Amino acid sequence: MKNQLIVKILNNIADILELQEVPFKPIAYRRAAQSIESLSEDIADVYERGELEEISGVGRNIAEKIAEIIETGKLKYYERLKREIKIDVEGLNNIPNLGPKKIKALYNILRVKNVEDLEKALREQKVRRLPGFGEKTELLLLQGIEALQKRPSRFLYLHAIPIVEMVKKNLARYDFVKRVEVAGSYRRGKETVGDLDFLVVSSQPAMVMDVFTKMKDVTEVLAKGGTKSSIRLSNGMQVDLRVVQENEFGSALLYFIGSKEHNIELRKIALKKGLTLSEYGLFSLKTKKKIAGKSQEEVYQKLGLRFIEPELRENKGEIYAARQGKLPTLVTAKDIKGVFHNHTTWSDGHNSHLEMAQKAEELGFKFMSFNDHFGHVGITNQLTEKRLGKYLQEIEKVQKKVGIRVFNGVEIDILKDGSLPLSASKLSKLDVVIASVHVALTMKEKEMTKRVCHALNKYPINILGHPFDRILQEREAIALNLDKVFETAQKHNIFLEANSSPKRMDLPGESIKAGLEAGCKFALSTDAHHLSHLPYYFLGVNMARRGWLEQKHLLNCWSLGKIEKALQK
DNA sequence: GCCGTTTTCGGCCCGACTGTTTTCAGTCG
Repeated sequence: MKNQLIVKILNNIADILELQEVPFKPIAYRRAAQSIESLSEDIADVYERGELEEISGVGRNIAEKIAEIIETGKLKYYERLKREIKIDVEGLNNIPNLGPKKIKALYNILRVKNVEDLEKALREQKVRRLPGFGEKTELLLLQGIEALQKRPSRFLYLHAIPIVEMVKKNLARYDFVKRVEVAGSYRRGKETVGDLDFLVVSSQPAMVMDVFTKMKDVTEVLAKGGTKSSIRLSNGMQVDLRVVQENEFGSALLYFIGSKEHNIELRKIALKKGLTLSEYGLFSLKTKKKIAGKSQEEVYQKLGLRFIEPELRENKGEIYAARQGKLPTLVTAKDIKGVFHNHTTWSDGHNSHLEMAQKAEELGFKFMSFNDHFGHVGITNQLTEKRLGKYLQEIEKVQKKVGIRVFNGVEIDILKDGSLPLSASKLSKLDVVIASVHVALTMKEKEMTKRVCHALNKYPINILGHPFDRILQEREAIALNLDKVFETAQKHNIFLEANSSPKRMDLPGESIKAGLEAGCKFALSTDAHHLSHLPYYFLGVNMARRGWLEQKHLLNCWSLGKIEKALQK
C-alpha cells in the first residue's frame, strides 16, 4: 500500500514549489495528495486499471509521477527538487508561524536547513537580525519548536466535549453574549478534533475578547484582536473564537464550520454567479450589495444549492448533490432504535446483562444485542463452547425482566487462517454474530484481506466488527483491501459495523461512504464494556452522518420485525 | 498542474491578526 508514501511525496513537492515561488502548482499537488489520502483502496489497484487520471486533482503529469512511484518506489523529479532545495521543508513547515517566505530567508542568510539548525540560530539570537524578523518572532519560533515536541496533535471527540461545554458556559453567562455556537471539525462530527472554533454574536466584541482570553484554564493567548482571538488551554487544545454581528451570523457560521475545501468550492460558485462570499455575507461583485448572510440556508439558496448538513461539508460530492437536489436525508440520533455489540461480565465487561439492558431501556432503546467475546486469545474469561449454553440462558432470563427486545450473540474472533472458533451450524442458532479481527494484526494486505473475506464467505456472520481494528492515537488500521471486503460483505448481506467506541470510531465516515457506494448496509454498535458507555452511540451517529447514511442503510433504524428478518442466516 | 454538469484556455477564495514596518508582508484558518 503506497498511498501514504505518495501523499507524503506530493505534499513535500508542494512545499518545495511553494518555497520556489512557483505559482499555482503547489495547490495542484496538494489537491491531488488530499484526494489520494481519502482513497478507500490501494492506489496501485487504480493504477493497474489505468484509472489514475480519474482521481480528482490528478491529471496527466501527476498521474505519470504516481506511476513512477508505484513502479520504482521513488520519483526522480522529487529527488531532483530535494537536491536543488537542500532544505527539510516538511519539518520546518510544521513549526507554527513559519511559512515558505521565512524559511527561504532563513536559508538564504543563515543557511538554516532543518529544525535543528533553526533552533541553534534562534538560541544564538541570530534570527532577530534578519529583515522582517525581530525579537518577538524569534521567541515565537522557539516556543513553537518546544510546543511541537510536547503537544498531542489531535484530540478524541469525546475529550473535546467537556471543553466545548466549558467554553459555552463561560461565555453564555454574560448578557452581552447573544449567541454562542461551536463550529469547525467538531461541528462536522469528525472522529478526532484538532482545535475548537467558536462563533459568538455580540455587539461588544472587545468585552467578549476579554472574557474569552481570561477564562480559567487558559495557559497562553496566541492572538487577540478586535473580533478574533486564539487561546491555548492547559491540555494543549487550541481554541479560536470570532465575534460577528447578528445579520452576518449565517455566512460566518458557514465559514467557520468549514471544511476549508467546501468553502473554497462555495466561493468559486459565487464568483461564477458574479458574487463574492466571505464570512460577512454573500455580495454582488458589481454593486457590492449584500444578497445573503443572516442564515446559512439563505446563502446556500442564493448559490442555487439545497442546505448541506455540516457532516457532509468535505467537498466530496455534496455540492453537486445539493445542486441536483439529491442530498441524503441523514439519520439522526432519535432514529436509532437500539444498539448492537455490548459486553458484560460474561467476558471483559463490567456490568451484568440485566444492568446493561436496564440502562438501554432507560435510554429509550427498543432493543440491544449482547456480544461477549468468544475465543479471544488475548483476554481471560472469554466465552467457550462449554459456557455458551448458560450464557444464552442468562440472556433469556433478562429478556423476561425488561421491556426491550434483547438479542443474544457473540463477538467471535476471525482467526489467522480466516476460520472462526465455532462451527457455522452453531453460530447460525445465535441472533447476532459479530466477527472481528483481534490478533495477528500485522499481516500484509493481501493475506489479511483473504483472511477476512474467507470468514465472510464461509460463516453465517451478521456484522463485520470494527473493520479497521484501529485504536485512535495508538494503533493504525490493519491492512485491508476495503473494496474486496465491501464486495464480499454485500454479497452475503453482512452489515458493516459503525463502532461508536470513542477510541475506535470504526468505520470512519469516509469509509462508510465508500461502503455505501459499494452497496453495503451498516449496523451501529456501542461496543460498550460498561453501562456508562451506552450513551456514546451518538458518536456512531456522527460517523453514519459523515458517511451519508439514511435510515434505510442503517439496521438500527428499522422495525424490530425487519431487523429480525435481516439477521436470519 | 488541473479543470470544465455554461469553459479545452484562462483562470485558480477571502479576510483577521501579528510583527516589523511607517503602509504592508507573512501566516493562518
